[in-house]
Amino acid sequence: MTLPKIAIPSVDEQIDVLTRGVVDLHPRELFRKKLERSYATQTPLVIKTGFDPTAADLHFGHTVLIEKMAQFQRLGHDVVFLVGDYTALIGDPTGRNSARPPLNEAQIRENAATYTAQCFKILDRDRTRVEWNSSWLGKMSFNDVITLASRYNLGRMLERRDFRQRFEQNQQIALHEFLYPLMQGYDSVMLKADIELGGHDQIFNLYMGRHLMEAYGGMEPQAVLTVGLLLGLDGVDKMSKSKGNHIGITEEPDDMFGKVMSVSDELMASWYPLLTGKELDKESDPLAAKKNLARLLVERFHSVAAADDTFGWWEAGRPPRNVDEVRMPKGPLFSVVLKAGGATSGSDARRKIAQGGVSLDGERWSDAVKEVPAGTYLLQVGKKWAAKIIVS
RNA sequence: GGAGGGUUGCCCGAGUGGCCAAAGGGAGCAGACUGUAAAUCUGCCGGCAUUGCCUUCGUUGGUUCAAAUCCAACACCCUCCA
Repeated sequence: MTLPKIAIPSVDEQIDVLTRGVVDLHPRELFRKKLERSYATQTPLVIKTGFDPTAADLHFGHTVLIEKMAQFQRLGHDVVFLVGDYTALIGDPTGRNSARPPLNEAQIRENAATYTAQCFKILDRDRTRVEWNSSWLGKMSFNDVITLASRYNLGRMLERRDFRQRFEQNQQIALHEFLYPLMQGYDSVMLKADIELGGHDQIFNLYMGRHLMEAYGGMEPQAVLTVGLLLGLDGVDKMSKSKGNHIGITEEPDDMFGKVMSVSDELMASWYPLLTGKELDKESDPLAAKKNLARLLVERFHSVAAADDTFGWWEAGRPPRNVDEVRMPKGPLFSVVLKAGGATSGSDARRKIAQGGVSLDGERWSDAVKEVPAGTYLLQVGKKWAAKIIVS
């Protein structure tokens, strides 16, 4: 595959961008050396990032890494989106205290398809090389596997924290789980990766790539670069779908904007550099910075027009959108609210009325059984919901 | 194969015969406040109903004036032993 050429800018310029939001960068000198060589010869570096095709829906937490890939891409490098379809047959044991259930091939295909599709909201599709590691791992013979396994030893394998803990606690470690890091490392050999990107929790696997590249015929090892983990909406745990503290990149603009705005100033400050690649000016007004961030994210995952629209809606005090028109016969207020769709049941409608959440044409009504006379009204329930009702 | 523990409202979880539509927490909803859908505070949080009624505690059946609570069978989950 030949990529459209982009002029590779100077090393200092690149390092300035590429080291933002980075947790580990090892070895620094090698990283620099690779960039220098690349600049001098105007040859793109091979940037490897592996993805387990397990999660089908991407959220902001995933995008930190993908954004880093995009930065490399914009600087003219050869970004490889490596689908770990073969490694997924084992399941990454990272951070686990038990073996993962393997995925079947159909699931893997499907997940990978939605995954890559969503990635191209950030990455440039034409400049991204998608590779599947089954294309080499699936062809290895038992001999090849023995050779691969001989390049590492048990003692070092057990240096990995999760393996060591499970070993010390007499928990089962299936032998094939040891193959996972080896396979992932071997991917680097096959891709001749210059730099591998990953989440900080992947550090062991990334180093394995370095080790194997040297062990297989003395290649120059890759440099490894990891990005920070994005905290979830709760500000406590890592963002994850299972914790329900995530913002999905396919969420509607209003929701996306609103969720970002709901985050505490402190959390926003930690998100800012990870999501924008820019430092947050300590002096700046946190509200303005947050609006700016929210807007930028809507723009990134939707469009400038959507961002403008949502921003306008927010600034106008979030008036209800899509006000439906509903016709109905006369009746007591609670039944009008129910028929209009402003409550889930009669009891719910009564509750909302009793609590002062219901108004007609801006006037609060508090008697649930009072009959609504014929006419046309704007019915509001709470702050976010409204309907135009025609009572006859 | 053997022994034991569990199944409660959207989720977690208390409740071992009447005072239980069922404690408490979370989520959610309404209101107040606020730069914010954050934080905080107040109220609500099964359904029907203009004072009252009806259905809920894994499933089915039984005991009782009365059961989420006792008994039986069944289903699913978990732990320990082998």
